[in-house]
Amino acid sequence: MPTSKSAGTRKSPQQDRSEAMVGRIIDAGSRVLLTYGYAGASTNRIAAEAGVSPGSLYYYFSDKDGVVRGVLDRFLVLLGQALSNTTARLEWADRAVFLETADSMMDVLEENRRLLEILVDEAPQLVRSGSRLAIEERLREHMRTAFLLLGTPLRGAELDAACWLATQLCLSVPVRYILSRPPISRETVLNGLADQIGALAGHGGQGTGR
Amino acid sequence: MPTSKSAGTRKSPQQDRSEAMVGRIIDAGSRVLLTYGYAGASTNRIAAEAGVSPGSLYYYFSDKDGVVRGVLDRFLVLLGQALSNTTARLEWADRAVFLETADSMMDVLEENRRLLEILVDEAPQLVRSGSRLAIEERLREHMRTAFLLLGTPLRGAELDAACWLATQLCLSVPVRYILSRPPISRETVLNGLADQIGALAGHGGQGTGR
Amino acid sequence: MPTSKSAGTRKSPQQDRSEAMVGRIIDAGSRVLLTYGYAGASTNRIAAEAGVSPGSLYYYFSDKDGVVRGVLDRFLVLLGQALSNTTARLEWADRAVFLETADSMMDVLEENRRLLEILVDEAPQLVRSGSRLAIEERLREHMRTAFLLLGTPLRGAELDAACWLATQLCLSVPVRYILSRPPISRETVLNGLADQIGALAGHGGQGTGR
Amino acid sequence: MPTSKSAGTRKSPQQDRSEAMVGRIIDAGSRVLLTYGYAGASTNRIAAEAGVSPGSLYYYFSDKDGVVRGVLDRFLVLLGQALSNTTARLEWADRAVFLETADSMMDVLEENRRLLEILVDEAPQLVRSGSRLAIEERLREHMRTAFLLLGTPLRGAELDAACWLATQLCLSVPVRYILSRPPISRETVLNGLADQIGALAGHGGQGTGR
DNA sequence: CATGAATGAGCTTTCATTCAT
DNA sequence: CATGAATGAAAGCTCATTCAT
Repeated sequence: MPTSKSAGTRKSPQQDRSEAMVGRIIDAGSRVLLTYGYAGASTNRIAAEAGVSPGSLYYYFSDKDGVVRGVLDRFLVLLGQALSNTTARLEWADRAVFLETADSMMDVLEENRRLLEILVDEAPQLVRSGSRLAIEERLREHMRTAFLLLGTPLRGAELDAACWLATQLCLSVPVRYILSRPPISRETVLNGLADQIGALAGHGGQGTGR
Repeated sequence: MPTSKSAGTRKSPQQDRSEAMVGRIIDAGSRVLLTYGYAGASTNRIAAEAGVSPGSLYYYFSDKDGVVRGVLDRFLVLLGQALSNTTARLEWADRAVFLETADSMMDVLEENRRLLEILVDEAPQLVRSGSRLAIEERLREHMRTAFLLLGTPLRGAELDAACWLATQLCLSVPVRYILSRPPISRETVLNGLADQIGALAGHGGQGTGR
Repeated sequence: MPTSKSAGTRKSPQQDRSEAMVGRIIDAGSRVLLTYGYAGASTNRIAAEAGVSPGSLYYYFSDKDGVVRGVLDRFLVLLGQALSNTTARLEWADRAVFLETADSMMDVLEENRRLLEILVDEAPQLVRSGSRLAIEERLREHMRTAFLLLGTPLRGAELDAACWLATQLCLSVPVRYILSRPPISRETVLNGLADQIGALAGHGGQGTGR
Repeated sequence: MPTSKSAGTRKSPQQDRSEAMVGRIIDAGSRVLLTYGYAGASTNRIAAEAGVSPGSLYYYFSDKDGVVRGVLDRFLVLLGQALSNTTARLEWADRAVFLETADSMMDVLEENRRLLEILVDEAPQLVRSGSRLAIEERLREHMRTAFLLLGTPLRGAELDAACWLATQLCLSVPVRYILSRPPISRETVLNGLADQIGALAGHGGQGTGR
């Protein structure tokens, strides 16, 4: 099963050429977004940048936002990999592992800072797309596992709430940190984040929380 | 201090008629945004809805986003009032006061949920506007005062970091909560938020933190 | 009350300039239709021919077909005038008057033969538009009056049917005659038409019918 | 004589498979026309509906209108059959036979009303196609025979004119009747038509004319 | 101040058609 | 024969903005 692209892609590429085309268009989309911003990223511009006809663009993508979603998805895949690189989710309960994971997520964000800025600031309705929700979901599962391993006393709705909060934290704070560049060291922020999550898990928390 | 309109308004309204015009246009802008979304909110449409000519609209606002910023600003004023209603910032150190304040902020967000959604999701580059930054700044000052009153051991950069984090929390989490409507009670979220801030202030946190 | 254009016109021209614009665009529309046919009559082409911006065209007409309808309407007005030029409808019962009227309608059709061909053959969904139906209606009223004057024995549904048939005849046959140019003299066709109508009115028919 | 396809078909189907392909495409064309109208009937859509590649479509048909002409032709064949079902053309002079024939033509039109509407209203330049002219020609021959049998006194140009008129009547009126659904019974219209034709043949007409 | 006609660049999208495989 | 990816010209239409009145 080929990597299934989220909605917006018309053909699941059946041939190598097709996959290459999709790749070229997404590449071009990235470049055009970076250069001209979301509003300036016209389909003709993207097609031209990809060295492809407008018709071809529409052969592979349902519409303009389909392409942008393609760009976003590829970016989210990188983020997802940063999540997966630590051996297994259970190890999240270990503060060091959490810090390392969060740090590599920050790396990904930082490396794509300008793109992130454009996607978040100029095309945010897309940022809520399926892939993004999938990552959020995955992150929440990590959280739940970690919380339980940490021996959290929370249960049921309270545990849900804590996981939801922790997930929002882990998604919002790093993005905001990268985008607004406050005069604070990344280390400090990450430690604060770990503390926060520990606190959410319950005072007795060791591991991430302490 | 006269109601200072933020960037986007061409003249400070010196005459009643002007103020009335600005008000009508912003009203119309709100309605059009709610009805047609950001993309569908053309200046012509807004002008028509306001019963005003496009030319007049451009007399009072520098450009389309000027109007949208006007709508946003008026909304932020409401939020700011929710912040101010508790007598003084120092009282924030009191958990009950914090909860009450945060609750009334949530009320404001909830009452304008659809508008919030449109502004955040479809016109986000504006959300970084001056007024938004002003609120963020104000919130951070509240935080610093509260932290000190709570006897936080943090100082200097560490204090800055904690305040920044806490501010991001207080801004992101409620908005996300209102917009994504997770199956969690508002009370639980607010309590979690208070706990978080307490944790940020330092282990010994009492007041908000407990 | 200004000449109310049928659906498709956006503004009932309130100023002389506006009326002039509408006229220029319809003129240009006619010319472009004649030159390029319906399919080739792009809005940009029409606007350019009118020496006007595309935006202006859309300021006065709701869409492309609005312009074509404008062209059609102006043509139908000519046809309608041919109908009205005979003093009054009652005189239709006189065969000579009928022949003269039908002849002048044929003149109008012949003078605009190419335009007629394009409208009928390439944009017929428009030809069914309101103005066309209005003419049909008017023609049917003429018919009814003439039939009664001719002392037709028909009544009720039968009279309706005869009028409908006669109207279809008077509309289809001349148009078909002009467009397909059969090797038959116009006089012969008109006489046949008159005979037909006489026959429809009933055997006893004098006047138009004999 | 093999079923001769009119212009639009590239090869006369020599093999079953070819004939099947042509049939499938025309079927699909009908369905797509009915569903999306002429403007919405793109070749890609028709090919997809037929389960065939666009390339194949162009192998069997010269262009888009070739397919539509195919649809039209198949429809005209049905009409032609309605004409032929009465044993021989000479019998047309018999009013009952004429009425029966016209009635079955009306049936065919009614059964395909929506398709007729689309073909006549949206793709009319095609209605002048060869097959249509062929039917018209055939009908005129029927008329001439019938007129002579009816003992018409007309000769030469006058006879031609009467036949032409009668043919236009028989083609326009039923189509208009079906499409505009006037509140008149079909029987009344058919009788009127027969009367008309009788009148055209000359007062002495018996048979159809009485 | 207020108007509203006029602009025109530029956008997204379609679709008949072709041709290498 | 059949495919389907690729094309690219062009179409209809919008809309922020201006300026003569």
